[in-house]
Amino acid sequence: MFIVTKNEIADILSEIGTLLELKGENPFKVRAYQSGARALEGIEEAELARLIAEKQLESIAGIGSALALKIGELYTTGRLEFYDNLKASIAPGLVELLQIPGLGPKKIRALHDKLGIDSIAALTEACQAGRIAELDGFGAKTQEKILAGIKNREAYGRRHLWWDAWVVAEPILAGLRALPGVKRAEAAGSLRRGAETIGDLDFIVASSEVAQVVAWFTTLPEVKEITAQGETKASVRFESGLQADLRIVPEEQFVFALHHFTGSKDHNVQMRQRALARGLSLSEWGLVRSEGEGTVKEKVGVNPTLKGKSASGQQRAIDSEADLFAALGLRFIPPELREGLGELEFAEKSDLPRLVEAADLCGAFHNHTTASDGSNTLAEMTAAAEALGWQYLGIADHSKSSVQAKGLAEDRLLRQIEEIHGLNASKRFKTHVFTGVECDILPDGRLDYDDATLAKMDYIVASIHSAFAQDEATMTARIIRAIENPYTTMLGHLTGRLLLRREGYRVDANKIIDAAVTHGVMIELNASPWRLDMDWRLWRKASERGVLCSINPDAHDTEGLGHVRAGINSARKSGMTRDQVFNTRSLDEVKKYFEARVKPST
DNA sequence: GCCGTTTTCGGCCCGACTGTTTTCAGTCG
Repeated sequence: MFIVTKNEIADILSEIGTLLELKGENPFKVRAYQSGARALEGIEEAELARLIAEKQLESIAGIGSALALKIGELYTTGRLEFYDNLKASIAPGLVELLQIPGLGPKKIRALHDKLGIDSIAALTEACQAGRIAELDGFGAKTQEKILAGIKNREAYGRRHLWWDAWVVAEPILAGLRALPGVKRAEAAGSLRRGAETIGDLDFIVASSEVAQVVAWFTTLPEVKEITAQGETKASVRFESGLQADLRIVPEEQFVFALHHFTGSKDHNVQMRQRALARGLSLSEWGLVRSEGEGTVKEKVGVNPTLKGKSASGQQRAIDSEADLFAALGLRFIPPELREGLGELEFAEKSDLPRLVEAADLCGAFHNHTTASDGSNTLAEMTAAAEALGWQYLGIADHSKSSVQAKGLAEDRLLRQIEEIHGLNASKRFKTHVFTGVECDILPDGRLDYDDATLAKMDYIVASIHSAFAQDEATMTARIIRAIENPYTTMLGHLTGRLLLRREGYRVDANKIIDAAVTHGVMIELNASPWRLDMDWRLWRKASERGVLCSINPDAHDTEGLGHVRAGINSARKSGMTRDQVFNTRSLDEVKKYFEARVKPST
């Protein structure tokens, strides 16, 4: 029996790191706990059990004897004395103070030791009484900043959907590129990595006209506040609370800065370690030789003025990220894969697979019309799909049980099928329309129509829209029953999560992936920017096991079809290739697939 | 606390910016 799960142990290790930081412990010890937590997250639950049983925990990079003992204690007893004692020694309110911008462990400790502050409430009071400004190392500005930080904590701490951030970032990027003197400009950070949510925007610009670029950036109409402005960088905050950082570098440093600020942090740590192992040192400034003490650092293919000066003379100039990776013996790693999840090992051994691209998509299957809760008609949706160059469009309106979404009863569904057949026959559009339905999975796992009705459709997307509160075992069994239904073509949004708004319902994803493999049912990657469900972290294993992915926009209007772009991000993060995505197939291939599948032998 | 084909001790990424200082500490990324 599991007393404590792997993720719970990882969370505790990470929390220990934070607590040690607040105690003023050695920062490297702090980092050791945090990287130990990440290392644990990267292994399987069963693998952890085996390693503990065989006392092999220390074989994991980042886990040494001390962490192995603590993990073992947590796993077998469910408790950790060290953690309990540590927690008891620190005022619980101090942790939340870390969320306030400008407050780090040192300042928090000073506030606690000198003024007894142990909560945001106490800190607010002290600021208002003017007591913070009087402290050594603090001043009026700090006090003001803390108060503003507390007031705006909600908005400042908020993350943003990738899509929302992209809509803001894209025109800024275009504007930066159009400025005179700007040689190159890119958005970096989690936006470039295609993460499902974004903390803030990062722009990297190669230019010698620093002042002009900074002036343009800080006077954008949507800027509410300039939070920093210096020789090489500026930070602003928009009305929405979204923050954007701009960094301006000389052209020869652009690649290094872009790579550095694209991250992720874990990826960068691994890249630096790899550089060090090769006698090089990598930073946002360049790749330099580090041949031990006493030697003069020598630039490696960075600065044109130093080119050819290297002792070996074999270094090439680095002016693309591909060159940078090559200098460390790696193939180019697409930004989406840079999460520190083994991509370096992969890029060292073999060609990384060509990841799926938006241009590979020939259509999509989960789309709504005015027949249920969409806001565009069948013809309007088809015209939009044609404008995207899609060979086909799948219409999947809601089924009858989704009353709130005007779900289609059998007669309306049959009329819609007729309408679609008529539209196809009319040759009005080049895009072929498939007849589908987003069929509710009822609380007991049955589908929302009888077999005779289901048999009339080209395909079925089976989704959960009710009884979200079922426990994990019930929910998992319910979904598996739907997967076992021979009419089910693909499973819709696995967890029903709404990013930043609602947690998904609890399911055992591994069991569902198993069932999908067994029954040859596809799983949807719902590309709606606030869903991105099934999560990319689960997709790598699912794809390896042969589960076909359908990247579905879940469009409720013509613009929603474009959301496949967000789904492509997640697919690429999981390492998905074109072959693993169903809707990269041609119209003929899809027709054949449906014909072979849609009529179960009776 | 982790790690090691130069190391079992002494490293561990480090520079920009801010606000406090009057030469620098703390935070941030």
